[in-house]
Amino acid sequence: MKRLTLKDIAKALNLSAPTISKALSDSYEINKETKEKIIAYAHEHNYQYNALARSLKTGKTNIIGVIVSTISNSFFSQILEGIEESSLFQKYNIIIMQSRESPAVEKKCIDILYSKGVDGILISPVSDSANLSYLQQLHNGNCPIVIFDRINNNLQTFKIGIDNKKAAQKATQELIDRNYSKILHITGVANGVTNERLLGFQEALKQNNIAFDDKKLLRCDLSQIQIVEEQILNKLEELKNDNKSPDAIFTATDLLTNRTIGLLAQQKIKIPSEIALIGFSNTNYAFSFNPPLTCISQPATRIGKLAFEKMIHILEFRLKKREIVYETIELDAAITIRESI
Amino acid sequence: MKRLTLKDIAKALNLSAPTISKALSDSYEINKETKEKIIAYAHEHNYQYNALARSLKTGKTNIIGVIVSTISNSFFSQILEGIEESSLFQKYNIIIMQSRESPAVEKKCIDILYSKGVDGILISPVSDSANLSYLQQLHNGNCPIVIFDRINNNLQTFKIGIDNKKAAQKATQELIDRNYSKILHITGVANGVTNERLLGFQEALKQNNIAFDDKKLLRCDLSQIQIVEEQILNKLEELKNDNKSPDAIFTATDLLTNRTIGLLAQQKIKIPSEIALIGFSNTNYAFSFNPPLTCISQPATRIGKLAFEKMIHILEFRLKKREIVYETIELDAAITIRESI
DNA sequence: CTGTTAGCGCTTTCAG
DNA sequence: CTGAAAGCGCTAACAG
Repeated sequence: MKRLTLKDIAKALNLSAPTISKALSDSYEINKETKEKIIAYAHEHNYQYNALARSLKTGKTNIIGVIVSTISNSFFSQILEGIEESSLFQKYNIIIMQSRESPAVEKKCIDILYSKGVDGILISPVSDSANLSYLQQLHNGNCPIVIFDRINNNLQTFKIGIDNKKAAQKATQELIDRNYSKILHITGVANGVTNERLLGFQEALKQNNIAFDDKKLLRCDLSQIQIVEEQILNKLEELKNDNKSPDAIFTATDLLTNRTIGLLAQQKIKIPSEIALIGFSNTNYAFSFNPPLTCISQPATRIGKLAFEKMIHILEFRLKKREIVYETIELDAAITIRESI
Repeated sequence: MKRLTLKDIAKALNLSAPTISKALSDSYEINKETKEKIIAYAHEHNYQYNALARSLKTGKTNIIGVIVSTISNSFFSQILEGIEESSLFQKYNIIIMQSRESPAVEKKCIDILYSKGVDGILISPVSDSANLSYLQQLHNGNCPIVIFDRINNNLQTFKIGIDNKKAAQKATQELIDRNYSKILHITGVANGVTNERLLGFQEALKQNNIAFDDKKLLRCDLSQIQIVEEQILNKLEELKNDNKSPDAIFTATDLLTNRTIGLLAQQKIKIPSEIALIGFSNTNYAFSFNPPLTCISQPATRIGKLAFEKMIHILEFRLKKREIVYETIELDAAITIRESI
């Protein structure tokens, strides 16, 4: 069972390859009957065009590359779901790659995607990425880039994410409104997104005349999941010994939120009576937590869809040589109030 | 910034395209100095080979297509993670597609992947897939197939999944050992995987001389998530009215398990004192549930890795024209005992 | 309406 | 050791 080509069909029907090609793309140039005959034959023999050859000729692959740090992170997998859905709709396909928070791996991903001839790349860049200027270069060339999630950089293109500072401020204010004031903020080591969230946290404190105490800030090394819990427990211990135990915790990422809730349960610390908890979380299961978790969730699927749409926008406008006005879109994250605060 | 080609490099260095090609693939045919000069030039100008052209010529894309029903399902996203990791290691890339439980969409995915010239396809087929014979045909031709997760079919190739019957039997036995006997089994509408689990459930009952009561079986339509909860609540209500309330629930899928635990909490039904719960679950957060969830989890990442390795095995053996002995690998699922039973 | 020609960028002979 | 020629399968341009 060798692969069927246009030439094969042409030979079988005593026609030429271009005629087959035109017929299958429903060109007006081809006689109706011939067309029908060709389509029938192609269908019957389950002809699948060779996308490689077509792309080589047309210079267009209809593939968009997507780079995230980790596929199995629920936030990203929801974004991917959104991208995939939009891409299907637009007759595009996506190649997904993982940068694993490493600039070197990220560079490799970009190169591979470029060599595959993707029409564009959607990327949530590694925090202190050395690749930003490279991305800008590609974007200015023939491979447009759209940034999502980690939009805190000065790339000149579309950027889709959420207003992290605002979201964090809202979460903190929610705690303060409920009379919590001794708030521990647990976050990751510096990167654009968590930095914004920290700023929002601090801003809310300031607005309410609560002094920021940097003992009440824990930065976990998220790349080492196995010791995150240790770090959290140590911090709680330390604060207790200093007589500075928090009455609430605000966690800045999915993983930290979900780990913390498990940890507090394990330590028999009652939520919210002993310590309240609010945090960023994009699992579908926050309502199944112990107790049901009050959390800030990002419109992940929508971020993915929007990012994809903006890519299509760029591709279309470049084709028509129309001017493109880039914008940074910061969506609002929603707070879902449940029982943990 | 046009894309750099071999011809461009050849012109710049006063050589021919084939020479550049050979030098970059480190051919012994090329003089050491020439080679170094070429590599230096390519590197400096950030040459990326055109994978399209190469693949068209060599008939190999080094891309493996992967089809799952839903990317954002944590079980699948973990499998994808495993596949992606292995593929990176083997210099392969993957194109991920979603079949969304629809045979028609699945067919489309297969066709697209085939037209992209993927070297093989890894697939968790839609349950009552009409595409199985098509897959077999591709496999027998030039596009090998490896099945994962839903291995309950008679395709002649490698199949990687878990022993679902055994896992379900183990879970049920665990309940029975703890003196639960009025067990409600919540599962999806018939498909290979959940059918196996149902058989395991029934087998365990039989082994312990507990009669199977089909009132204690609920089949939910998983495609309509919004009404799953309703169905579960109705069933509980119905059993209660019949004076047949269960003392334990065994849920057959991730989604059902996680929804059920949230639901019971919401109904203030205490776990495990009023109703115990055990179920299949592959979230990373089962320990954060209310209460920490006793569950059966599948070695998802490993399934992904194994599936990929078997694909590589097929590709290598076909190349060397060596005989391939197919096997079906059924891994064991692990029970993690926590506090919900 | 249909066919001929050419070329996308690469690699694989094979010749020199 | 290097280069010339050919061809992967497709489509765009043009000829008839």
